[in-house]
Amino acid sequence: MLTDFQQQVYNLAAQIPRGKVATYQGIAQALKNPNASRAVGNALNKNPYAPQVPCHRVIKSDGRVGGFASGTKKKEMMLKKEGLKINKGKIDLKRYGYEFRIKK
DNA sequence: GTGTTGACCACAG
DNA sequence: GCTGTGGCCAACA
Repeated sequence: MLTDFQQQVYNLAAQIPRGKVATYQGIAQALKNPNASRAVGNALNKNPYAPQVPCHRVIKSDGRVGGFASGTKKKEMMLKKEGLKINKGKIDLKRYGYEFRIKK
């Protein structure tokens, strides 16, 4: 059984289109908790929806991948395969930064 | 209910 | 550029 908060996180993460990336903060904002970036990461870390939820498309606000259960290196590689371009371990949020639908 | 941990963020030095 | 500190939130023991 999962909590609502986590469900929201997974739901939003699953909406990230291929070739784009979202930040923990962005998800937190979508959840109306702009400072809950930590909680968002916590939720994705458990990630029971592993293959469904592209947690590798969720990164830190710095553009870094942040963390990954299988290793950040793998995450970067996956993103590269998705068509993204990583610059020295960083991702161009200006290009691939996906914005969630804040407000309805 | 309290304390610790965590895939974070921002600021100060 | 890096480290330290404070803050935020949620999950877990």
